[in-house]
Amino acid sequence: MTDDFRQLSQKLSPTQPLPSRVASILSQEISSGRLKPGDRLPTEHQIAESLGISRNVVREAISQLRADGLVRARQGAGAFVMEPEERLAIRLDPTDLENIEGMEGLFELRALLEGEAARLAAMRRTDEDLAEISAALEDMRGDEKWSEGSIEADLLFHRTIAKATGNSYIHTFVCFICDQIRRSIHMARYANQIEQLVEVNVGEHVVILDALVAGDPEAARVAMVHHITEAGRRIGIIIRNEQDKTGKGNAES
Amino acid sequence: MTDDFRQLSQKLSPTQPLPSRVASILSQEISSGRLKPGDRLPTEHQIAESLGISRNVVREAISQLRADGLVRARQGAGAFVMEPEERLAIRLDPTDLENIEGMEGLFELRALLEGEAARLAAMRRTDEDLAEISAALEDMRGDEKWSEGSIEADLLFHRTIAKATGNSYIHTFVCFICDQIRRSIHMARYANQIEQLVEVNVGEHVVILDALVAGDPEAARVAMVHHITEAGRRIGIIIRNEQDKTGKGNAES
DNA sequence: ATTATAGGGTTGTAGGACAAATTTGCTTGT
DNA sequence: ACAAGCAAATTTGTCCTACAACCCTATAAT
Repeated sequence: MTDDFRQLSQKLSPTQPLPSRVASILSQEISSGRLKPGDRLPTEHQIAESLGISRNVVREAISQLRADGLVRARQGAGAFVMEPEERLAIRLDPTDLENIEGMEGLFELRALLEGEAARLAAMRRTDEDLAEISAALEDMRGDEKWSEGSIEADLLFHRTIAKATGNSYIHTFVCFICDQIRRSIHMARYANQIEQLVEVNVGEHVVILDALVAGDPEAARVAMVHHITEAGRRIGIIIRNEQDKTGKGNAES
Repeated sequence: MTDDFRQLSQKLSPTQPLPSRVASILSQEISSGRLKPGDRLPTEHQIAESLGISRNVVREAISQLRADGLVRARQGAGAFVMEPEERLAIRLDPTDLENIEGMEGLFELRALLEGEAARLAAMRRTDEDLAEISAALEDMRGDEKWSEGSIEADLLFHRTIAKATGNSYIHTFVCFICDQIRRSIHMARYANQIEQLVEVNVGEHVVILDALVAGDPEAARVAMVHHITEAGRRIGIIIRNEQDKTGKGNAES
């Protein structure tokens, strides 16, 4: 066990704070199955000694795992791995988004979710929602070129549609996914090809807004899926066979 | 500030560990807007003194916030609230799921996500996937009545379909939502009416499996949405106008 | 004016001490 | 011999002090 710990502790960049590294080590011990649900973790003293750190750091690490519902600590007894269905946080590994497959998967999920969100929004949007959405669209074309403010307005457009569904969970999830994608785009080298395609981008948003105004759920969904698919294609991401399912094409025959 | 802290600290059940309570306090300070992105948190010493606790507890609390990407601590400078798009964890408030509206919202999201997941799974499922899915279905009808094992098999059925999409993000999200719903059902008083409806439930699953075997995406999606809608209705949850969108009905006129 | 330097303040880590709770094993009474 | 209860050891929870590493600012030197 201590050997495993030492191996893992070197695979993490030393720039990260120590408690986070320890939390990653323990987290991997759990997700890899070396520590199964119900098992007891080594005592804080053992972990501290085995890693050559203070118990304080170990406690901060375990505190993170506890917050995620990964382990449950009982005073006097120890810390125990919880059942998978007890987890109460969802956390994405940033390294998964650095390769192209990860981004493709996230874009596909985004198309699904936001497409359905647009469909619901078309049915339930209030007038205030429409006002907010078109305001975001104005900010988008108002700001010049592809400035920072333009991107922010773009995101606001999508977030507001998700909010217009009236379902706070959909709103939360859409916000989360958008943020992940935005972060990846920012720090990756994606942000080079995208420059003067703003007109196309704005045009796709207009189609979505029109469908929302008209209250046409299916048109809104199709427009949103199309927009996200195209937006992904512009930065080199292809979403595999995301065929529209309006009844035109069948899977078999 | 200290007054706010003291108020909040009493609204949380004293049974929870102290660091988690402090984390909730700080988290609410942020989400409520009293602490805006870019703001610096009070120093650990100030927080500790203001709450009458040790700096150690404060550090564990901040450690949790840091893990969620809510704040970023810089040695020597302080802890700063991060921008919303930097958040790297999504966490649901368990109290939101105790009322009926929260469950309805979550069921709606579940229907959207799993419906689309079933559609993708119908196109991409391998033979192994089908084997796993039907195995779960066998376990479901094999176990008697509505036992614990039967519920577990039911969940496995849904998880495996999500996995068959080949998209790990969809799998992760579906697993997370299913776990939330399961937990709510377990600890709530929902688990009384559901008893001898197993046959109906199994029947709905069979329809889904058939569509997956046939490779019919739209049929799989409709079957999944129908199943989740009915499953919700059985425990008293109605998903508002989740009309099927196969082209039969339009929103306006 | 610009650069160096010194100082105070803040977070990061270490280590010790004790309280609270659980587990285990032993003792003791019947 | 058996059971109940008690005591000790173990483990987490909290507090405390101390120092290192680092940031920021103000002061001083060039």
